[in-house]
Amino acid sequence: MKAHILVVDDDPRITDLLRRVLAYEGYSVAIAVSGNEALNRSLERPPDLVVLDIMLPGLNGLEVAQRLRAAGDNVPILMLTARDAVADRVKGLETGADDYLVKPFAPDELVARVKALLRRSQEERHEVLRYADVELDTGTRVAHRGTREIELSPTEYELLQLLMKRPRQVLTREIILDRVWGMDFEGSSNVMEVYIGYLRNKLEAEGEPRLIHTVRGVGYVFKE
Amino acid sequence: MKAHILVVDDDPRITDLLRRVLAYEGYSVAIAVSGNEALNRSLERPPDLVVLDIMLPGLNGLEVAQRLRAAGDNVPILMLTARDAVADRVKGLETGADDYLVKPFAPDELVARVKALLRRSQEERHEVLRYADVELDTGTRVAHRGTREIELSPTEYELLQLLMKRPRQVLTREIILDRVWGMDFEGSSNVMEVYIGYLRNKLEAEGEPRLIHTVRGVGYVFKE
DNA sequence: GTTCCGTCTCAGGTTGATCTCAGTATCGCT
DNA sequence: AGCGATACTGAGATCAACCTGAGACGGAAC
Repeated sequence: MKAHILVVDDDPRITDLLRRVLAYEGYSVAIAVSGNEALNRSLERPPDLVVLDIMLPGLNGLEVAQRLRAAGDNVPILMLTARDAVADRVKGLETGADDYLVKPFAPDELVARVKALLRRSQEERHEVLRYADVELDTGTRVAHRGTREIELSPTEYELLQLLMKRPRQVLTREIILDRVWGMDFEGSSNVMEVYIGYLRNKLEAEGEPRLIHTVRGVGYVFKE
Repeated sequence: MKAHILVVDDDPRITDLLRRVLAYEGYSVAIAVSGNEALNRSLERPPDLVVLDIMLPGLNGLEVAQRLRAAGDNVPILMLTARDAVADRVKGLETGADDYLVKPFAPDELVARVKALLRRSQEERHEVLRYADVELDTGTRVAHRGTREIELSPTEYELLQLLMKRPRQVLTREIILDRVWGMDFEGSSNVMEVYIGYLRNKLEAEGEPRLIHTVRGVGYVFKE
């Protein structure tokens, strides 16, 4: 649903500004203040885009970009560079950044670039999630169980994608509600249960074994 | 065959610099010092890329870009903007520029961007898109369904081309609005729906099966 | 000027996704 | 086994998304 953006900078003025601006645009935002923290957060919750300052304590921005790419991550990266550090910009683009912005920048411009990058990556990044005999193609948004094709509504798709991105791992109800419905509290609704039901119906329509398992009092897991 | 680049700027220092640098890289270079001259030269010899200053006597850069796009020309445009004219940059990207560079810039950087843009656009030219019993010739801009010839207005063409370039893949409304109409927000217009309707009418005029499918809440797909 | 064409807006109708609710089933515990 | 808490299910109401036809508007061609 809403894209997740990781902002990496050690200047609190920048991170505060970006958190506000990006949250206002409807993105969910994570902050890291060092290169190492950035890599960790990126593992915890893989972002859809990274805003990365070049000047960082410890591991610098170029190195972070390199590590991400080396690990096979092709998340779009927007680099922030100091004014006049032209050589850096060029190097940044070569190292795997997808765009850069010169500090100081106008929030409007950052937002425009972020949107453009997300659009581009959304177009190019069609991956196929697989587990057991289930496939989910993020390009066509169609699922398969064995050879059977399964059409999904937007919400069903979001939910299945979330579960399949972390197979064998239990996702709590709080996390699911937040990621799929953007609710940050557990209110008195049972939408999630209803949609789990929809997915189970579709995935087990021909009597196949259950893949979405309930973990009572906690959440759900996708596993055999 | 070396690419032809049109440089539009009224500052002789800039045009001289660019002529030298680009010629050194093996491009053929034309110069225009006003918006009107740019449009004329563009007719005389259609360039493979335009480097366009925003501040121009007479017709300004944004207007030139708009005219080119309105005439159906999708030549890549690299905008030059004065430092700090942030609003212009944003507007530039919205108006149909493909990239921009802030003055003053390093020649190396300009060359890098020019190369990137040319590479991108080269992948996109003169071909015949085919899917199922539909053909779209990007040279003549005419479509066929089976043996029936279908004429398309400029907007219809853009839309169909976008869909046919990625058959079976779901294109989000956001992406479509951006690529075809240059809107970077989802406003309260339903042009896109109207044009989807036009295309469907033309493609299914003789009762053929539907190829443009709606993906509710997401966008559209071109598939059987 | 008139006509034509392409584009876009608007309003009304239709469909399909989403959510709520109430009743039922299941689980884990004593 | 029996109980309370938790999860599932089916049916239907609600609401947003989408489609369509008619027409306004502007620019280009005649």
